[in-house]
Amino acid sequence: MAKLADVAKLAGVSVTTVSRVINNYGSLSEKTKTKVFAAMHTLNYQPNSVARSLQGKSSRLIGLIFPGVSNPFFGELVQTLENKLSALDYRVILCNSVNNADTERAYLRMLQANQVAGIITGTHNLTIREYEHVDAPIISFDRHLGDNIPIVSSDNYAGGKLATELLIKTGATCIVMISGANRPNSPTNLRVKGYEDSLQQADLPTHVLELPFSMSPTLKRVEIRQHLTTLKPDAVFCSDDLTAILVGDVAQELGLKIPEQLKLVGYDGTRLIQDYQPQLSTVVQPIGDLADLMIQLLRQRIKDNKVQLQAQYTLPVSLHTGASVLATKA
Amino acid sequence: MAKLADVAKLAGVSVTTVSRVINNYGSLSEKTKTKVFAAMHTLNYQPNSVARSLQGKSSRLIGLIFPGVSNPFFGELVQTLENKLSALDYRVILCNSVNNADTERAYLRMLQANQVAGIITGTHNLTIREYEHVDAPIISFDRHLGDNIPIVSSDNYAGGKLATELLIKTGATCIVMISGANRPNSPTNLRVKGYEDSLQQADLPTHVLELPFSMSPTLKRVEIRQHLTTLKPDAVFCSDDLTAILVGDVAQELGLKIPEQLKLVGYDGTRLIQDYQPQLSTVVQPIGDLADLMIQLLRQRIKDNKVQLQAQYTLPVSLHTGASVLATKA
DNA sequence: TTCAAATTGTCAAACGTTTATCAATTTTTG
DNA sequence: CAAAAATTGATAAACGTTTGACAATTTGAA
Repeated sequence: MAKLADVAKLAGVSVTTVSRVINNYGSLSEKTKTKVFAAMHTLNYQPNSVARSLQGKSSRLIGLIFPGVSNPFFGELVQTLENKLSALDYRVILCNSVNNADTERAYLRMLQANQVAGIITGTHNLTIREYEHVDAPIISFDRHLGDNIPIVSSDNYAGGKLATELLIKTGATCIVMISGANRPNSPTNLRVKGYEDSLQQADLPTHVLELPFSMSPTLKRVEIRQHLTTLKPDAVFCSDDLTAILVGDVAQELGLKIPEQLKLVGYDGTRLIQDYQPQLSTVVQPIGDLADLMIQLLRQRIKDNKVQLQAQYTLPVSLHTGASVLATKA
Repeated sequence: MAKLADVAKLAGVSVTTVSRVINNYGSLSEKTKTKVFAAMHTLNYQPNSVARSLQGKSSRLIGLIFPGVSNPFFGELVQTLENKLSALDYRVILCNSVNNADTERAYLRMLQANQVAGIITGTHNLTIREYEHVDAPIISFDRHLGDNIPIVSSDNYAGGKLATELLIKTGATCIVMISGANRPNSPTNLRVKGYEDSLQQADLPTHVLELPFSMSPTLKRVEIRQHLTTLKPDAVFCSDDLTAILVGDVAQELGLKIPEQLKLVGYDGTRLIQDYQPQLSTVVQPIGDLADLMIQLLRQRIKDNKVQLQAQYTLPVSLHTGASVLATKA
């Protein structure tokens, strides 16, 4: 790899001049600029960002800590973030916390050692107060990490109400909600709250089934089957689309017609689900807007770490209505 | 962030000694070691990897270039790679090439500027000969990039045969294959070859429908519907699972019973598909083994860039058989 | 032509770490 | 107790870049 000195030699100028061209400061004639650019081009020169970053310039590295990209929702969110960040000339260090606190701690240390310019995190571990001592700016997705760390999320409460009210409106009276495990900081708690409030308003009973995020799909099927057969609900609202797919499957195995005998609403509304399970009604999180906002806030903090930001930013959700709720023309 | 000198001062030793402890060379008494470790601990010291990497140590950064993690297959592959790499104390820079040659070029430059220790790439662009001039070791997934760049893939030809023979064995006689666009270097070409050879051996006609990777699912549905209605095949083999889901959907819309009237086999066999579409028969790529092998080869090259490796490594695929091919006990 | 402004160069320090060299000190061993 | 061995320290150079200070040169304008 060519270095600054090589470019200077080829262009017949000093390293200072080349640096002035690259960093665009001091006074420079057009002639030298073109000479230098030409030399950079023929040598295929690329400033060594390690050296720059050691010297004090921004590394332009952003750490992304999420449970894992194999989950469609996080996969789409991470991909969207990466696309937008890379368009802004940032690079992404990917960290799959797999919802393990130790892993997450190790990632935080590592990111600091690598001098990242900022961090966006969306893991759902609790009690990680280590975030308070990180000097890089942090933006959190959907989870409280500390008083000075802004939370960006979509409107989980409204999402819960939206889904539940849709089910009520279409005639359901026994509506089960399947949520992840009820953990202190989990964003799904608000979805449950929305569900409960809607049902209470309509004078209908609530039935919440908690299936931990980490539970295997096979076990989830067993649990779902049991609840469908014993409780015989006429609607199920799941706090994620994948679980909703399982419910749909089990219902079919039980010979329950959807939506006639069982209405179904999921949550997240990824592109994948909308494209490949369009019949599934679901609450759609605005992934693009969420990514834009997180990046915008992070850049503000990168520019000025002391800038005052809101504690919480909430973006609206929307509803995708498919045949899992309303019978279509056969 | 504490630096080496701070640790030295706190431990009451010289920076040389601290560095000797960290890098484990020279002779050291247990006593000083413990003193230094204690100081590192109380200061929460973490060596600045930017400085280390500038000095000449490995950055321990690995660049991952893939079309995008929102596709379940690549999502799972990337997540698996990241998990295994991070267990080996490597960090991952994520690059979503979105199958765009310019983007990919830019990523390559960027990765070099960041002094990555190695690169694993799995994009399907053609003619990127720039890979030849990269000094970091490269391992390619499923695609030819240059004479000295090993290709790791699963056995696409065997996969094509496996799927086709399964369909023949279960009585299909008019088997359509839906593949991605036929591009020079695409791994799916071998799957098509396996399909064609199997059918030729069985004296059955071949029907290949090419639907570009980038085509929207909605358009794909239209194409699929047209082919199902005009050709009236009794089986479809798709070169990826997502397309197979579309075929299943369209078949249901057309009132075709699966597998009685239409048998269906997909390709990739991600965890996601096996968990959430278990009825879909599919050719399973060994994602874990692929990741292990790629990492193992990359580490060999990192240790010794001149080490001779095979041009091609092929891992066996397996078959997941679900109800989309064989009717189960109702 | 002359002086000011603009341009370019030289030199050096800094970022945090590694590592070599050589010297100084401490510990061990016979 | 002396000599050998082990341990530790002081110093400096190096990685590639940025940037400030200041000097030297060129250019342009009056």
